[in-house]
Amino acid sequence: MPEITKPEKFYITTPIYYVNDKPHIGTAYTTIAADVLARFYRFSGTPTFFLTGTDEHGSKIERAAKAAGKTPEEFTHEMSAKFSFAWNSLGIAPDDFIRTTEKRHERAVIQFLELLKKSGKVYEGEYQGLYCVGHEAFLREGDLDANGLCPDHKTKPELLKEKNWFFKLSDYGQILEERIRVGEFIIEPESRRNEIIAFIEQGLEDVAISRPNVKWGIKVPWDQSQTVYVWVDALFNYISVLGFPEGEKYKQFWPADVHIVGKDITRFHCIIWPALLEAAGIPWPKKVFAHGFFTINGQKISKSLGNVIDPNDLVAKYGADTVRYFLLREIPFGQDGDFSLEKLAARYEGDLANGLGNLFSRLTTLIANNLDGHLPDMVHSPRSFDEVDEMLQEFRFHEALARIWEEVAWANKYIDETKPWESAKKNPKLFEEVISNLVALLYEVAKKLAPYMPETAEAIRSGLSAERVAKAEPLFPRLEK
RNA sequence: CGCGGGGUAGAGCAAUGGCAGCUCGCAAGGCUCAUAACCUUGAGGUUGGCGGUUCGAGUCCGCCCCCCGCAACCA
Repeated sequence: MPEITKPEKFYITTPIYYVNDKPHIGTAYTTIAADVLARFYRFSGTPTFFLTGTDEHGSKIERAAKAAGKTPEEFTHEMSAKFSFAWNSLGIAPDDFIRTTEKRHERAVIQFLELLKKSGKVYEGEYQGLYCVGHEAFLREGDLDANGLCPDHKTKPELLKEKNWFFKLSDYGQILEERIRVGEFIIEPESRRNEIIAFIEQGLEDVAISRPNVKWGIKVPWDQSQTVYVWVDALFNYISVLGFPEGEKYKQFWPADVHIVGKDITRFHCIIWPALLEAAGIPWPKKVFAHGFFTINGQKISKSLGNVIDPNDLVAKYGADTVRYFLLREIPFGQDGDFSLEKLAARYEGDLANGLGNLFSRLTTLIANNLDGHLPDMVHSPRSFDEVDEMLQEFRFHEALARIWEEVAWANKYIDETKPWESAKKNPKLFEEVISNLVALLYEVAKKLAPYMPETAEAIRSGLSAERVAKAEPLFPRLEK
């Protein structure tokens, strides 16, 4: 039997989501995966802390609030609530939800910055770049059109110098590479790890950690004219939520066992974040896992293409468990994939309605019609598939789900071969044996499925543990097209 | 010479150098417990191209073609 790793605690995070946009299918994906892991560890008895939240500072938010005719406070409050709502309707149950505008966060960030300052790795410098007034932001040369103009505003950007506080990231290349290579700091999948190592080997440049012209942010404690750059502010959420530096939770749960991130933000999490922690004398997270991105019908997700999918719409039609199942079954975590409503419908009909749902109906009807709803004696599951636990712990969700569905197929075949509708009359003893095996298998399936599809697992368990088992309502009813 | 991922049946994917498989779809048959569901069988392949290594290449090497991301202050 595969060995299940049982850590003494498990701390897992998602990125905190920038509230200039509402939740979409991509952010849901990350958060669902984290929830599945958290449910698994919680269920296995490991003290677990699962964190998500929202990132609410920065000039983009200031602008978005203004455009919506709201104060930043009102705006971020409303947007943040949309994330909580979406996660709740997807069956996602974090242990805490951090907002970077909360006092507990701001206090901790300030203490962290003071530690950084003391490290001697922070200095005052000048950033020089091409500033677009329309964007209120610096552009890179590659962003400009053929005439050297801002592609959005068709204006010529000004060469502007700006005072910033800088962090000496350039001092940390060696220790980063070393810890990554010896496996003290784990980056998965391997392709991302290789990218990060290659990037470090090019040589790291110092990075600005403050902005002079952004009002909506946390003030740099030693320089009230500047606010903390949003990504420093944001990264520290993983620790501020635990009550850094004195909180009980901080002592119990830090360092994080895994930060789950999208592949776009691996550099922040694999280079800047550990370097900042090192400077402040704080332990590094143990692992960063970068999942892939998916396209919608083969196209990049983008607002201008109008192909953004709201997870709430999917939940309304298919239910939370289906969305959770589909995203983790369809796309190998860590790789890129494609999302489409057609694929979702195919999985719903094939795997869920025709597969698991129909199997459950077959079984409950047999019990209700032939045993008056009373289960025969319990037996051990005729099939063992504990390897799915290992797959889950290694983020191989799609393999684990495929493995569980092998058992669904096995059970359907077992019913066809043993013909319980015949033995019910001719050979009650054989009938009871077949039913016992199927019940035990379904319990095992429900147990393994619980982290992924909590409602479905519960429906199977409660359906089979009723005083008198009745013909079940379809778990996944056929839908109008 | 920027970096990375990919090209295998109609679609989507899998194969430590050893008989090229899986799911969906399609065709035929079986079953009647079940949500028109389930089970069995079958058809369908020049593994992007050319060359090389090898007893043997989807897999290793070289060149080429095509698709998709990313390219540090983007959460």
